[in-house]
Amino acid sequence: MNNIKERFPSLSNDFLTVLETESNVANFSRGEIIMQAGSYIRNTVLVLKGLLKIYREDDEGNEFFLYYLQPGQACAISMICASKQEKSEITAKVIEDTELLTIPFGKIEKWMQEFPTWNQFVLDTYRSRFEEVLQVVDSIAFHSMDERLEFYLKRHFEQCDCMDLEITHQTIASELSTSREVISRLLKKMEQRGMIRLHRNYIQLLDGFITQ
Amino acid sequence: MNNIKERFPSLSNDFLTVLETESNVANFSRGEIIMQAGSYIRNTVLVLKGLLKIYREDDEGNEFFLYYLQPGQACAISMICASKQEKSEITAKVIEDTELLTIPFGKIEKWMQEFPTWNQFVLDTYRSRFEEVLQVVDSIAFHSMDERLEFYLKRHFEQCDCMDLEITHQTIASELSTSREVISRLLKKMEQRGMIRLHRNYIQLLDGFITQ
DNA sequence: TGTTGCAAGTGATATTTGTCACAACATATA
DNA sequence: TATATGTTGTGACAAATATCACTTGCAACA
Repeated sequence: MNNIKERFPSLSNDFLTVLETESNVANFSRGEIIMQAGSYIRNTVLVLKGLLKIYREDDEGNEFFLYYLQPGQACAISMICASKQEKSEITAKVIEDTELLTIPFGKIEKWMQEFPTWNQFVLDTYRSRFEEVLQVVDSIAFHSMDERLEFYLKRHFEQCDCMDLEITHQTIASELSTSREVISRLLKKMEQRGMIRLHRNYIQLLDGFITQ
Repeated sequence: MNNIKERFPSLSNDFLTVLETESNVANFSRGEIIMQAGSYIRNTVLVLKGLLKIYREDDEGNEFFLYYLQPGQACAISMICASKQEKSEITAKVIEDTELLTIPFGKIEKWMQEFPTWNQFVLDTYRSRFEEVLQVVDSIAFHSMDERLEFYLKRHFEQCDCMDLEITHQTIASELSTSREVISRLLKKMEQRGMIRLHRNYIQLLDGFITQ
């Protein structure tokens, strides 16, 4: 409960009491998949601890990266799907061991009418994710792969707030929906420009990478 | 007022009374631009009559098509921008002479707490547009230009619910963020496959175009 | 130490998409 | 009818991206 309050400071005390009794805590470890594209979503999740990555998935199982989900955040898409009782077309992967609060279908709407702070939280969630997805649209609609790769790396480095990003070229390639060779070559160019240094299984951020 | 009620049947009568007194009606004719990327949005719009197209715009003025806005619908992105008092990065163009209801900034949230039907309407707007934008992401992330073009045409023919689509290759090209020549060639191929017939300034839908 | 399994580097080549130049055609208007 | 303007068709070529085949290198571990 203290944990919940800490992570979601905008929510009122009376709502937190209700939330605590009517939601469940679930734990997942690195590598697990929480929502699988194609399955029905019956719950919405709030993140208490850890880190998730949200993907859009197509019929062939390709996974296109949309955004990170951090503690204190909720998955907008799972809210939408849950409210419509529709099949999910997204996948959520656990990046760091994660503790989730799962909210059963139907509660979201009911609580919105009863608790203004929850109402505001849901709206903010929709809004911020909508904006983030629009930025993703910008990146694919208006930019070529080298710029998209920079945008991708920027988001990842910002997220981990560190100088080393543990990821393979193959993973980057599938999350940007291109091939490994293309990513390897573009990364090589970035290394030559002094933006990053390449290693096995991780990429090191150099000062040359202007994050503005 | 009768018009409003007709177009937005889900909204309660008491809310419609408030809406009528506190919003303004505005008329626009074909070709006009209602929201320009880069300018601040102070109003949210509900569509009473006509037809709008919503675009995402980049710094160079390229316009990437996101979705249509019909009578009975509201612009989700303008709601988001208005609520954050942020610059818009979208453009709205009038396709058919349009009558809009403009709602001043600040009212949206206030009314959400007072009127459940309005609350529901705003949520539904966010949800359906979010989903539509995710489909757009799918189309650019997972598909090549010929498939994207089919998806684009499908949406346009569904919208007008007719067999003739009045549009130039150049317009299609910029709305898909590619070049006119590419579109002309792909359209030619679709014509050869018996899906469409090409004319000056319009494209004719044939039965070969399976809209499923 | 040697083997194995990934990850990454790289050349060659195919395909897709973008760009340029210009011709052909339709439509409106003088 | 002649002219101007915008739309479409098309060849040639450039650039970006995709695919294939193979090498190199790193790291775990038998």
